[in-house]
Amino acid sequence: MARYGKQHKQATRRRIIEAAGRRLKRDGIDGSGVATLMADAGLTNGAFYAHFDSKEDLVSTTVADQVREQREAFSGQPLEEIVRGYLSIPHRDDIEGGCPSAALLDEIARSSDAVKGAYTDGQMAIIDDVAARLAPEDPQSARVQALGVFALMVGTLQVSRALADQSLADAVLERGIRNALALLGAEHQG
Amino acid sequence: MARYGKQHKQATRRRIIEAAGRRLKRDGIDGSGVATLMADAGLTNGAFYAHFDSKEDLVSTTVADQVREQREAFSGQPLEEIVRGYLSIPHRDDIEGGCPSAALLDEIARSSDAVKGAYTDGQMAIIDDVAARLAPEDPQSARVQALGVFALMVGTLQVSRALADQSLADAVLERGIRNALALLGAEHQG
DNA sequence: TGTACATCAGTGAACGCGCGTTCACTGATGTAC
DNA sequence: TGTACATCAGTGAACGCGCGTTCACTGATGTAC
Repeated sequence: MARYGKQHKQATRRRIIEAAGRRLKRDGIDGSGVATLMADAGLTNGAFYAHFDSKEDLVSTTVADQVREQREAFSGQPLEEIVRGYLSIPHRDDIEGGCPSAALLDEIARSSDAVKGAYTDGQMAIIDDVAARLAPEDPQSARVQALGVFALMVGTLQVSRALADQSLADAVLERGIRNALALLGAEHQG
Repeated sequence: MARYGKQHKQATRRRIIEAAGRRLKRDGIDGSGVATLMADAGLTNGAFYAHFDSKEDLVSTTVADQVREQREAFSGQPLEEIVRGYLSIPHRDDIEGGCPSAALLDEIARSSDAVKGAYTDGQMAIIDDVAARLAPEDPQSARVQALGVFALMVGTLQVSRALADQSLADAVLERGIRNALALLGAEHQG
C-alpha cells in the first residue's frame, strides 16, 4: 500500500521541526523564511506544503515541540539544578539550542492566537510540573509562585544575553540563581 | 538662508521617531516596514532617507530614544513606586506605550551591534540611576542588584502578557511586585 | 528472480506582493528687491 | 507692499530582491506478477 516506508515522511517532518526549532530561536520568526527553514532540513521550498498547511502551522508546531522538549529537559531534575542549569553560562551562550521562551517570548506575544495557544499550553504544563513539587496542597498559589520564578529566570537570561560587558553579564546570572533560589526556598519552607 | 523654519525638519524627525517607538513595540522590528513607519508620521516612504541613513539607523535612534524616555519616566520616583508602576495592569496592557525592553529585548539581541549598543548604553544609564540610590558606597554590587531586579520585572511583564488566563496573568504581576520589593529591600538593609 | 508499474516525496520555476532603497520631480516656503 | 526667485522637505514611481505559496514535473520506491 504505502510505497515508501511508513516512517519516511514522518521522519522528514521531524527533521523539519527540529531544524526549525534552532533556526527560529536564532533568527526569530519573521527573520526565518520558508526556503531557509527547508534548506536547514536538507530540502527545497516546494516540499514544504506537503508537510504543513502554512508557515504559521510550522511555527505553532515547532513552538509546541520546543516547549515540550524544554519540559523534558527539566523533568526529573531537582529544582535547584534546574535553576543552576537554566542560568548557566553555556545556556546563555546557546540561544539556538536553549529555552524557547527566552529566545522568542516577545515575538510569540505578537503572533496569532494559534501560536500563542500552542506556547501557553506547553508552558503551563511546565509550570504545573514545578507547582506540584512546590506545594501540592495549594496548587493555585504554587502556580503563581512557579510562574514568578520562571519569569525571573527568563528575564535574567535575556538581560544577560543583551549585556555587552561580559563580566557584568556573568554576574547577573549568578545573582539570578541566588534570587531564584530565594524565591523558591522562602515559600517552600514558609 | 534656511527657507523653512529651522525647527521644521527637526520636528518632522521627532515625529517619525516617536511614531516609530510605538510601531516597533507593537509590531516588532522585522514586522514594521519603512512605508508603514512613515505613514504613521503622516509622510510617504520617499521622504525617509532625507531623515535617516537606513532603517537600521532609525531603529538605533528610536531604541535609544525609547530607553531615554523610560529613564525619564523613572526619574524622581521612589523605587517602590517604579516597581508598582512597571508591574501594573495598565503597563502590561499598553505594549506600544510601554517599556521597550519588555517589548523588544529578544529582537534587539538579534540586531546589529549598532542597535545593541544604543540599547545597552541607555539601559545601563537607568541601571546606574537605580544603583546609585541602592548603595552608592558599593556601585559594582549595586549595579548587579539593580540588573537582577530589572530582569525580574522585564520577565514578569512578558510572562503576564503571554498568559491567556487573565486572573493568572494579574496574579503574576502582584507576585512580581512582592518579589521585586523583596530583592530591593533585603539588600538595601543588609 | 526480473521486469513493469503505481505511488508519492521531493524539485524547482513561477505567482503576486511588500520589502528597503533610489531618484527625478513638485510645490510650499522665506528671502530679496 | 508685491512679485520673482532659490531652497529643500516631501512625493510617488520604480529598482532588485526575498517573501509565502502554488503547481506541473521527476524519479526513487515498494509491489505485483
